[in-house]
Amino acid sequence: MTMTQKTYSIGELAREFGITNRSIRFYEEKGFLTPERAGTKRIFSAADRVRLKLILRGKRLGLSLEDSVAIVDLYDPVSGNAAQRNELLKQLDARKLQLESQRKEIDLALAELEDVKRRVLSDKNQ
Amino acid sequence: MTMTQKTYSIGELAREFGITNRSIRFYEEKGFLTPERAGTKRIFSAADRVRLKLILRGKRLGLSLEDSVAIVDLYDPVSGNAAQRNELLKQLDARKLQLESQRKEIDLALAELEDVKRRVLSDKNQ
DNA sequence: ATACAGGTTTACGTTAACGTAAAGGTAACC
DNA sequence: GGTTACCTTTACGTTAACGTAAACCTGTAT
Repeated sequence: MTMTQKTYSIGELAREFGITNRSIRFYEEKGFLTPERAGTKRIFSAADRVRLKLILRGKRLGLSLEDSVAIVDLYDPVSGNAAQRNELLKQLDARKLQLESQRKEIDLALAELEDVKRRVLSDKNQ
Repeated sequence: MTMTQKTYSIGELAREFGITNRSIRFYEEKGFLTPERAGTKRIFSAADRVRLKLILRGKRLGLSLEDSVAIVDLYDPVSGNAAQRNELLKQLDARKLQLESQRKEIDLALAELEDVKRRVLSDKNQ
C-alpha cells in the first residue's frame, strides 16, 4: 500500500504560518529549507513543513534565524553514533545554560521595568 | 561659592559604560546627547553622564534607542505632559508582556530540552 | 624632535531578515 | 483569448546601531 504524502505550495505554507513567500524563499536561499521542485515550482513535503514550523517557533522564542535552525538541527535525529550523541548532549547542556541565563536576564529586566513604572506613576501624582 | 561640576571626556564615559566612542558620537549625532565643546572636543557634564547612563539602562531593558530616550526625556521636567506619560506606560506594559511571554517560552524550551536529553540518554542504553 | 595617547570629521561598510519592484512563465476559468 | 491566481528569478532597497578607515589636530612625555 503506497501512501503518497501530502505536499504544500509556497503560498499554502506562507498562509498557514502567517509569513510571506519571500521569507520562505529566503530560508531556502540560506539553505535552511530544501524543498523539491516540480519544474520551477517548489514542492514542500510534510517534513519540510514541520521543519519550517520548528524554525518559526525558534524565532518566536526571540532567537535569530541561524540559532533557530541550529536548534532544529539539534532535534533532528540525523546523527547516530556515540561520539555524535555525546556531542549532542554537550550542546543540549550548553543550550540549557544559555536559556537559564536568558531567563535570569529577563527576570532582571522585569524587575527594572517595574521600578521604572513605579517611578513614572509616582511622578504623575505630583 | 561657585562649585565647578566635574566634566568627562568621551573616552572616560565610553570606558565607564563599556561602550565605544563611536556610540557616543552616534548618540550626539541623533540629538540624544548634547555635550558642550572646548574647541572641537566634547565636554560632558554630570547631567550628560546621567542621561547617558539612563539611556543605556533602557537599552539593557531591550528597548530601542529611541524608546530609551523617550523614557529618559520623561525625567526631564520640561517635556512631561500626561498624554506622553500614558503612552510610555503603555509601552512599558507592552514590553513587560513581551518579556513574560519570552520567559514562558524559555521555560517550555527548557522542558523540551530535558525531554530530548532523556530520550538521547535512553537510546544510549540500547 | 618625535612619539604617543587622546581627540576630531567625513563617509562608506556591515548585519539580519526580509521588502519591493520588474519581468516573466503556467494553468485554470469565463 | 483575456483575466486571474499563482508561481518563478534577479536584484536593488530598507532599518538600526553602530564599525571601520582615512586624514587630521593637539597636548604631553621622552
